[in-house]
Amino acid sequence: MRTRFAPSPSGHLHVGGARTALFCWAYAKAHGGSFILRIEDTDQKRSSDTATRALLDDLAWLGIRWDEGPAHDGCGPGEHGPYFASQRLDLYHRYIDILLEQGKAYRAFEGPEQLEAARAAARAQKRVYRYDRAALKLDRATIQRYLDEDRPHVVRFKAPDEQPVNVHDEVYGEVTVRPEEIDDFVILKGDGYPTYHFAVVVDDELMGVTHVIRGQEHLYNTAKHVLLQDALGFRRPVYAHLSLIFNPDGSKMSKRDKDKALRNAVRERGLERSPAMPHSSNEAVMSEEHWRSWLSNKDHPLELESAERLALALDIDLPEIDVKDFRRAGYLPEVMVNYLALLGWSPGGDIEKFDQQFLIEHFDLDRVLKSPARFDRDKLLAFNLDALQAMSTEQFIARLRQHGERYHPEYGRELSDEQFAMFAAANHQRSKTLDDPFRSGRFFIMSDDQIVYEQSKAVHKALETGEPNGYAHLEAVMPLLKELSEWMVETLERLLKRYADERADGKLAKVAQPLRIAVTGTTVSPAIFETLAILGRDAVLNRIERCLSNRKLSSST
RNA sequence: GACCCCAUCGUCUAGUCAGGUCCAGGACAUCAGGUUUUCAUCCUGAAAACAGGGGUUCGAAUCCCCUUGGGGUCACCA
Repeated sequence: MRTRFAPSPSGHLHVGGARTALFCWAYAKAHGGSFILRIEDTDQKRSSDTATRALLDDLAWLGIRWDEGPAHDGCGPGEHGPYFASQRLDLYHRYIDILLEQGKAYRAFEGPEQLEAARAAARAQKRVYRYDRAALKLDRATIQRYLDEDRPHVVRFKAPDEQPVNVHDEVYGEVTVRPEEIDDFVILKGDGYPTYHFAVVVDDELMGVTHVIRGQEHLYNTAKHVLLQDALGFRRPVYAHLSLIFNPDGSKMSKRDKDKALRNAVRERGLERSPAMPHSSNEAVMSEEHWRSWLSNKDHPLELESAERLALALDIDLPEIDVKDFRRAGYLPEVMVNYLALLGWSPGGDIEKFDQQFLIEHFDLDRVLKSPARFDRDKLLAFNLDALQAMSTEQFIARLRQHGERYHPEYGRELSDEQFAMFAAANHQRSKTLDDPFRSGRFFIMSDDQIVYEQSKAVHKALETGEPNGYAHLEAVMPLLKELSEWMVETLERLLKRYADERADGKLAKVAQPLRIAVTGTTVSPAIFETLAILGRDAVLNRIERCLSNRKLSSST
């Protein structure tokens, strides 16, 4: 039993691809088989090494480990390599030649523009476009002459035009494709690379793939693959197609969504040229040339890096669709796996929280749903919160440290190990993601004079109302804090609670809020005792003093 | 447009294949209370669906047909 995941390395792994990979992996593991990763880089224009590495990293992060495939992080390689389509060109050509010799395929010399024109004409006449087989009518001498002239050409498969193709799909059941719906599709491109259809059929055969599990967008292509298998005398693997994953608005979730969001923003604002980088000189996000070529061609999305810079400059949030986005946003890989598995599959009953082990014990194709599922960010977030809370504090500290090292290294520089551990622990029960503490805790790593006091109702209320008001409380606790013998959570708690009992009718909030504002600038932070303990006595006293002098400043103006 | 696929609370789904135990269960979101030093948590409770119409049957969320709605595919992309 062998399954494979065959992505094209055109960017980061997106959630749809991740789910496909997960199901392929789970199915193989559930049935004691092997899971193969094969990089289908047959599109030279869209593939890149960086993208491949990113893809491998994403998969590894999710804990989806392949038995065979590119060597990476302890996974792969295997006996059936190479696992990059681009390194298997001679293999494809061998089979192309066989088809050519047997008259099951033929060379065609039309250029892309010519074909596009023919398609447009068909569309205008509301006809269904099919390749007209003009090249098939070329006589031998002409073909030879074209070949001698080195004319660019493709190889097309001669699709039978009598028999319908029947395919059994494990999820969708019997699928019949009528012969007139399959024209003589291209199997070898002008650049000498095979198309996906051809590569996949050859590779699946040579790698002994027995079960093909992939996205529903391939359901119809299966007929082409079956035809190719028959022509080549190959086995026919078991097929299972997975329903699509939708955005919350019901549209198909696609890796193009980020590009779409950017194009929309640019159009809405009527931007003629590239905006400047934020907080920098007048340096533009993109060169004028780059900008124009991007806008002029919808089929060429911006590379991730430029896309992210542009999003920053436009101050818009790019939709999270790549595994990488969720990683950076602080979701746990095991939560992603759990949630992804629930999209289009369910173990039945009321079970919905489970780990990879459970998945490989229970996953099967007969519980895969046909209907598409929307990706529900809220539910994912809730799962993430639950998983975070279920961890021991030690685990949480370790995970947070890992995340911080990768995405917020400044915390590691500014906080001692001990401080970081306290910072993590203080945030444990109130964080929904591993990123939350870093985003809300900037004041922990700011120098005292960088604290900016927020101008808001809540701040005003805590500081300036009541009798005595917040400032007065600050002035009163300051000497107590100064004299506190040991600066730690327990002693701070005892001190402040006693203070509240004696001076604020037992209402801790009367002191806690002014203190919180004084040390953070805002009304939100982890529990006040922890916050003060992490900051340390010097910083706390400095900040209180600064807050008090700030009052004098604002009252005199 | 042609061909095909899908259809249970707002969302993910259980139940559908082997019709009765389902005036439909769980989770997320929502709403109302409560706990709390802020935020977030946490606790309790509520509201919320078988798309519509026809059959078949003693009986249908479950089987059949039609309508409606949603989606996919029609590349020298995968």
